[in-house]
Amino acid sequence: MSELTTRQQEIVWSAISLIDEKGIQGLTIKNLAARMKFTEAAIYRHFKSKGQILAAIIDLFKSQTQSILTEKKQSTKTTPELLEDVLITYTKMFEENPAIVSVIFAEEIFQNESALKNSLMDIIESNEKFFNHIINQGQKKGEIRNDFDSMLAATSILGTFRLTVKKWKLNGFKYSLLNETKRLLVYFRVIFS
Amino acid sequence: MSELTTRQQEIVWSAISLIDEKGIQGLTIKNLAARMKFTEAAIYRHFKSKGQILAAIIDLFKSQTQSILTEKKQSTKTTPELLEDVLITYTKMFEENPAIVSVIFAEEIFQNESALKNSLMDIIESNEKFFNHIINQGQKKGEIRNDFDSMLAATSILGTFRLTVKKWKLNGFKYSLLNETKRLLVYFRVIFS
Amino acid sequence: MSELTTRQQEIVWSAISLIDEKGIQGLTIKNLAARMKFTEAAIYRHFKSKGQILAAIIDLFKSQTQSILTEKKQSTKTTPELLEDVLITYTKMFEENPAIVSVIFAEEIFQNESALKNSLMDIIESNEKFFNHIINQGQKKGEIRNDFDSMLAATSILGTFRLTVKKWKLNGFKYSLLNETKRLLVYFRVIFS
Amino acid sequence: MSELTTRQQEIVWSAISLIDEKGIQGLTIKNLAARMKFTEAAIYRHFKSKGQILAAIIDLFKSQTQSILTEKKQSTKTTPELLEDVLITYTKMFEENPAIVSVIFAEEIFQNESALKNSLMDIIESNEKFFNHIINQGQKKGEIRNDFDSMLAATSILGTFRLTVKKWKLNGFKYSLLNETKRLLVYFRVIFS
DNA sequence: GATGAATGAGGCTTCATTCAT
DNA sequence: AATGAATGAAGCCTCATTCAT
Repeated sequence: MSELTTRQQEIVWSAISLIDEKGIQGLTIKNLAARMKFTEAAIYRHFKSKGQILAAIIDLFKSQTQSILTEKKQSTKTTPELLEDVLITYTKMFEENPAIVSVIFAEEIFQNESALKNSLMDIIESNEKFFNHIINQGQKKGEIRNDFDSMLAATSILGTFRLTVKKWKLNGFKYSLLNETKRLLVYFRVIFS
Repeated sequence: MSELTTRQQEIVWSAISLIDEKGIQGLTIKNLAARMKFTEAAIYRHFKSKGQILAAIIDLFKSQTQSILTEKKQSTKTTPELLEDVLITYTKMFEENPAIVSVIFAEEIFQNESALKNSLMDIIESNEKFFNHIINQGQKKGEIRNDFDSMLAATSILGTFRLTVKKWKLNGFKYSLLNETKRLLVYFRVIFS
Repeated sequence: MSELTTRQQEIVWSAISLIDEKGIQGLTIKNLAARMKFTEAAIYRHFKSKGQILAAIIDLFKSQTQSILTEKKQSTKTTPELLEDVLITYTKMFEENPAIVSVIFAEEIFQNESALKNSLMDIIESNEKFFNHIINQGQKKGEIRNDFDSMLAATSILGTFRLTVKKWKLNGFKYSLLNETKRLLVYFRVIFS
Repeated sequence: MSELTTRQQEIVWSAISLIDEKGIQGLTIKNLAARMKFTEAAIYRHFKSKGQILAAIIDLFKSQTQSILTEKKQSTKTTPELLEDVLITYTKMFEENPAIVSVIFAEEIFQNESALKNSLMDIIESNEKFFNHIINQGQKKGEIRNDFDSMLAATSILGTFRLTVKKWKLNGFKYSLLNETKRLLVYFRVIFS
């Protein structure tokens, strides 16, 4: 939550790209220092420990998610438009910075540190709640069918989107994620109406 | 692919539970030996390297998946029943052995070793193809609506199931996964008809 | 000194070729067992310890040297002919079994075990004494010049021959050692007359 | 080739003395760290790997040899004097630092690492070429007899010197190497004139 | 004679971290 | 802010050897 210095931000992003490239096992202070082009000891000027770097990574994602959701919540769009809006926003974020994907959808990476695992769970929950909320609203407004549980639909949207993004990553970002997301949105529009 | 000795199987399952408990970083030869109650060196009588243990883990899941899918493929049930059958089978497998979940849905863990990552991708693909196949059949038989792409539906089923299972795990297996899966199946039955 | 069984001889020769190929560090029980196509434990049926295998290697060379020298000592040839005879005999031995070279001229290999180091020194000394003897005889008989110390000449012959053989080995046995030895003999014949 | 820091030099010399005392098998990171009175891990601040320590050892000898030969090459002495000068220089070097002997004449030690073995071969060759050169010059100037191949004489000088030094070492440096070298020089002076 | 399983010591190397400068 | 040197723990793995079968 606390503000990061420029240097700290650089370190956090280096850490993210390191995880992206080499997995969590590749995130070592040595690798990090090499990428930052300074000494291992210097890292400790900026973060008290490796754990705090991990925490900063999660924090970054948490606040990014929060700010996106907070903004969208105030929208006056119809349910399908709003769903579209959110998923496209995430999609663009991932396309701009694919390294994020390797961390944000990989709860297993943080198995060790339960505080971090909880934070990632919070992110999942925030998204689910948001989707639940808009689908529920849509059902009330009659914009989408109301013969199913909105919470299950929320899980379905998030789960499907996650797998779509993960496949994109596992395939080496070869194709456009935006296209996939759009196809997905068409699918949900059909399914939900 | 090769058959495992009893000892090798014990080691593989110890490794899985270790990953489950402490994450991939907790899977060390030292931890593994301690859990097996013998020496680190003894591990190497049974596996040539740590990498081969990881490979054996993946292999296990791959062949389990394959044998489930092969069996179900010969079923003569209706599409919704078949879908139900498969997901329930997986659910029971996870409930019997929750540790599996920590590995089978965690592609990031194997970022390093691309052969293993590919194997996990194969598992995803096998499942997707299977779901695609049965939905497609269902659409042809008129058992489920056919105004959407069956492949997207397959991704949706798998993605939703994965997230459901992962949430179950992140919540410490507190509640019954079987119940969740059943609710999910009801949801899909509604959605698809 | 003790007689070796057939199996023991096989092991000794495998050990020699292992040292030849990979250096003393390559002589491990595991490697040895692999080469013999049986188990590590099986080695211990035939030798009580690795040290005894090394001892057997040295013993082999020692007795080979001794038997060659003993035989030649009874010769009635002239000094130059006798010198020629001995060096050619060694040369043929090395050409038939180049692996020997890697061990017999490499005292450093046995730095650890001083008993073995002493044995190798004995081999050097036996040869030197033999050469000293025949040169001395030759000088007395007037077959070779007598204005130098025969012991120094002996060291010179042995040292020059050793380096010649070692160069042959370091060059990968590419050329004929026999030719080199013959050129050497011509050189000594000129020098000594 | 690159310059060594003071610490690196200390480590290199510790390594040489370790090989001298216990053979190549005694050169372990643990032993080296103990001798340096610091941690094993600390070694890795100064050398990236054990291999680089070995390489530094060879490099040291290579450049020492080169600088000796380069200096002597510019001498205007007569052939016998020059030969004497070089061998005495080497002798003093060995007497000052007997540990060198255990490494510089022990090509077998580096059987594994062919780059290092080649470097040692280069040292042999440099010396041989140098001896060949001065003998050849001597023969042209009429300072030494010219009825033999100068290259064979070079091998003979080097081989004899090597064996003399090695015997000195095998005998535990009990006697004066300088005396032996001087006797050798007398021998060669007689032989070559 | 030979195997399979195991051990304890030790191999090289990397880890996160600290501290004096 | 940053470096260089160091540490102790731990990483993976191989060593020679033993023992029950």
